[in-house]
Amino acid sequence: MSEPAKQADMEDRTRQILEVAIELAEEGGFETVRMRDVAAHAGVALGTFYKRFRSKEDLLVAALALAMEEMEERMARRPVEGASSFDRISEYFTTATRRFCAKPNLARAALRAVASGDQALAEKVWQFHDRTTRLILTASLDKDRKPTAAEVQTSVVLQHVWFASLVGWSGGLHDVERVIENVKAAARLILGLPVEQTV
Amino acid sequence: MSEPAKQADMEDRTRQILEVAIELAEEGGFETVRMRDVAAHAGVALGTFYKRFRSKEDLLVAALALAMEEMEERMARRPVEGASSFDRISEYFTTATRRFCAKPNLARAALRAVASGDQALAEKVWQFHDRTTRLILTASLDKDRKPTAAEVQTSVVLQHVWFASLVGWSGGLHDVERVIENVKAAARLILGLPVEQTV
DNA sequence: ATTAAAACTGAAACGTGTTTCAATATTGGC
DNA sequence: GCCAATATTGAAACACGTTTCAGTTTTAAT
Repeated sequence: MSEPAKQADMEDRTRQILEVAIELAEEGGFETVRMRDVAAHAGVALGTFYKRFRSKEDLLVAALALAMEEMEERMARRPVEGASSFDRISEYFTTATRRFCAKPNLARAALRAVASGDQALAEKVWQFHDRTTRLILTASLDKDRKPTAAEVQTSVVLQHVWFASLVGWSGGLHDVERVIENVKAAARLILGLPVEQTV
Repeated sequence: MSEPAKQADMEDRTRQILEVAIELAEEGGFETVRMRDVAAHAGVALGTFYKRFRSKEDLLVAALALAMEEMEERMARRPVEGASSFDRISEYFTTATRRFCAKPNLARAALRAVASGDQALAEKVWQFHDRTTRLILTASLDKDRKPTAAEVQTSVVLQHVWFASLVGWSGGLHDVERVIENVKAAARLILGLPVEQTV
């Protein structure tokens, strides 16, 4: 006889699976998140697992969505507070990057999932993109006013630079600080600030 | 070690493998490039195949390097010839994007390989990054002069936007024309040109 | 021509993502 | 409380990337 688990609410179960996946991903990255292990640790059969998540990538994108929520909460609690737009953008990306990369194995696994190009994930990846754009916009505008087209485009560009740099970091092309520097350099160029030399 | 760097100095067998891989990738993308099939069609045993390429990602990054060479040759033959820096950048990215995405399955497969985050590919991915930066710089400068730090940084930003947008295209987030528009919008922002509305 | 080293082959094996399915619970309506 | 619909389980199976290896062929120096 197994555990009672009467309150096996679907949400609870899904969250439990997700937590196990995150734990395994933090431990050893993408390959360490073995579906059999995730299911076993979460106490469900493989078939049940695959009813919640369509694939390994789907699972890791869900983990990313969770991290996104934490970032949104943090930003709501402690908004960035630089004097200039550049300062706020800088602070936002510094925080976001350091936090994201603080769990490197999980971060790499999630990046691999979003970058997989799996069309079945399009909707979720787009949501991630959209929410990130909103966070960047909120950080860069001092008041809660409607952003101009240029400001929206700037946010999108910075997000693209951020993403591409993170992929580079993930692949061992450079370190975390360089990710931050790349985004800051992009912001300086767009905002017309003096260029800093980079190595 | 004789890594397959260029088609010219690539041993027949390695080139044959690569051609088969490209053919299969064009046909059905990443999943259709089955290692057993590649080896069989190329007329080699699996073990021999794995002596040339460390992994499926390695194989597809080699395919990308080949595409890069073709682009370099084309740019040497027919350099972009717009009047302004923006025009030349526009033309370069329009050409590069259309050509790259003309074989969508191959393109997606190659993107997935570069974005996999496989540390064993760092050197080759970095070379790809470097050569792309050079192509963009060559296109954006009218004369063959030494680029300023701002120009180099601009090239890198545009490349990042291009890459991230291509990943988005690969994942079904938007179409090819949007990739081009994203890069052009970034270029306008950096060069201080009037912003165009985007959908 | 001989022969040692290197490369190649064919086939099997392993790990892991994903699917399938019959048997067994669980649930919600009556 | 009963029953049909639905969900879950456990286990096996399948596909494919990757590794391994004993036997065979090719290569190159003498």
